[in-house]
Amino acid sequence: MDKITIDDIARALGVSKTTVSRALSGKGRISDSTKKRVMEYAREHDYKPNVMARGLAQSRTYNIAVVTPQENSDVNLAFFHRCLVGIVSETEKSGYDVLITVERGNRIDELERIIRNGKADGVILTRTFFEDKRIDYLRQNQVPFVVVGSSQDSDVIHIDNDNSGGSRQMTDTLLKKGVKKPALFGGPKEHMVTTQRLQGFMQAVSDNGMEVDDSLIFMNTQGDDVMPDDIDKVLKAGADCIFCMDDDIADRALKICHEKNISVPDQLKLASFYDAPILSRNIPQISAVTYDEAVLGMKAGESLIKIINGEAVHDITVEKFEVMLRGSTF
Amino acid sequence: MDKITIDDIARALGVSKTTVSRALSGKGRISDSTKKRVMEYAREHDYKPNVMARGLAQSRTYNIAVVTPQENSDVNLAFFHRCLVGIVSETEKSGYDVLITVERGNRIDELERIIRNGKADGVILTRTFFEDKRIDYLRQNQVPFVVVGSSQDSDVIHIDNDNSGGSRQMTDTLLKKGVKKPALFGGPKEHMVTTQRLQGFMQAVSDNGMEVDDSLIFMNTQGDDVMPDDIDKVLKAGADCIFCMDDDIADRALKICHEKNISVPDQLKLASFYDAPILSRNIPQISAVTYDEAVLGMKAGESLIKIINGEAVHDITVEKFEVMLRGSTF
DNA sequence: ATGAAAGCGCTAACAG
DNA sequence: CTGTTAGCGCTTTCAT
Repeated sequence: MDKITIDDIARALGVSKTTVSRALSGKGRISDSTKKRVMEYAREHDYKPNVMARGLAQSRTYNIAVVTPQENSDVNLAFFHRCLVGIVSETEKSGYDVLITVERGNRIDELERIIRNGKADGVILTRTFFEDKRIDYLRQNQVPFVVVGSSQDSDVIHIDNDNSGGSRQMTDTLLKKGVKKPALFGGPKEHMVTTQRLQGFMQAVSDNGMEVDDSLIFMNTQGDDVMPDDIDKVLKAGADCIFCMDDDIADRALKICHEKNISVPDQLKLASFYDAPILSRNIPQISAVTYDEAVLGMKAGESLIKIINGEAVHDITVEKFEVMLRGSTF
Repeated sequence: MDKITIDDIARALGVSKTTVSRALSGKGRISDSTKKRVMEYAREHDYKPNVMARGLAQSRTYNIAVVTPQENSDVNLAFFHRCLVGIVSETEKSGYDVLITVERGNRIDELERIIRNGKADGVILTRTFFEDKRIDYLRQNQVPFVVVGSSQDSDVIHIDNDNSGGSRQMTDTLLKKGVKKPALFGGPKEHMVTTQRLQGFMQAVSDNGMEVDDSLIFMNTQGDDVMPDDIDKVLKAGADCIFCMDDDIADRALKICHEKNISVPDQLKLASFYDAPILSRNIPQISAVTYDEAVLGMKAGESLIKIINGEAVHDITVEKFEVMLRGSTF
């Protein structure tokens, strides 16, 4: 495990460092023969470039930074972790490693340290605040970055799930399977996802030639105290299915139904626009739209590296989701 | 945001690079006056050292690598994330950043890349395999590392929760609160934690002048199919409380009790030796021992940096836990 | 197509 | 106590 350097190779092969460097990096013209020789020698002797040296020379770190929230719900954790796995697997292909930093509120300290210290070439943000200081900072300092998920900022690169598409398809599927009068339990109005999921829902309803009863649309239900009352209203109005915007809302709705002795799915069906392990652990299991966050992470990593390399990129909506029909909607 | 270098400072102050370097690093003797001047100038001009350059010069990266499992249960995710937060907050104090890599089975590829590429000065492992190749690799290559949690390997540095202490105290508390005949639902026998929790349980029982009925101790209950039968046996034997070794087991036990219409805690109390959000979401909420994994992470980070700096360290058991008594044991 | 030489920014002997 | 001088290992003009 004696570290062999570019110089060793040069000497061993009787060429110059420059030649070796060129052969290895593929930049500049060299004869195929010497290139082959170099490559082979490098492989045989298991040559690994010294990242620090390369970094110093090209002022690159071959690291990207990913910011994770400090406090996190189970759902977000799972989301983040799957994303991370995608990011790592994609970026390591290009020789990049992932530096993790913990966000502490809407502040830029951690990020600033990493950037100013030159420890990363780009940043992936996985959750953004309303007026995100980090975005401002990154933009001002021309640091390459992408955002996973949606945010208000329109002129940053977003990599997101097809939230409206998934919600639309879930809604559509259930309407076609016989749901006559749907209700909707929504999330935080200020979140983009909420808007997107609402859109998808509305779209599906109108696609099926139906109309939505406004009184059956409840927003900001995450953590409110009135869900039990809302469910009563829903039933009284004759609705037969509640679409919940996320797993947490769906989980709570099911618990309340249990308490009220409302039979799911017989009296009322229940579906979630976002899946999570708790949903399939319930009795009955709750139908939900499943997204593949690893893909999200991969795309994010790919885009970021392109930006770092000066290529142009644009927003990506990952059109990969699956409508999982389970016991709660049979 | 023009990067200012050590050279700029030197020139501006009419001293040599070396002097500046010394003033900044605190190594070597310099007059307090020049040191002050340098420090002040550096602060005023917001000087940040170039990590690549420093790294190249001292062959240090000021990064540590943390390995996260690719597949992960909710529990492990939460554990890992809280640990990570601790690690980051501790190591950044010493100017270290955290590189994350994803483990894919008992392989060393990812780790090897990072180490061979010289991208990290040390490693924190958060889950170990039975005969862990990564441990072998790290040891062979003399890479500083610590393990969070317990493993079979005895001659590596472990940073772990006080699993036996927590279990002992939970058991003791409940015995003192009136539990007459405890049962135990254990986890995987090959895990160190299982042994440790068992020890704690046994200890508390004997501390209270009681004896354990062997027929009330069930091991390897994680994911078996016979838990319903076991619960019947427990009740028939007249036990009044089941101690579950982890959250998953406890959660399942509660669900089975529901199905069997066994009232918790009236007919049977239920407690877990390891806490997780699902436990307090249940009805009734399940009593459990809560550990502070952030502290675990902090200690791990601290120890690792000591090792990197050539200091001697030893295993640490973090004696911080809390017995959370909830509805399931009232 | 290849080589020589000059850095990238910092640290670390070795002198003074 | 401070400055001089070499590097660390790699990339990159600029020659040849």
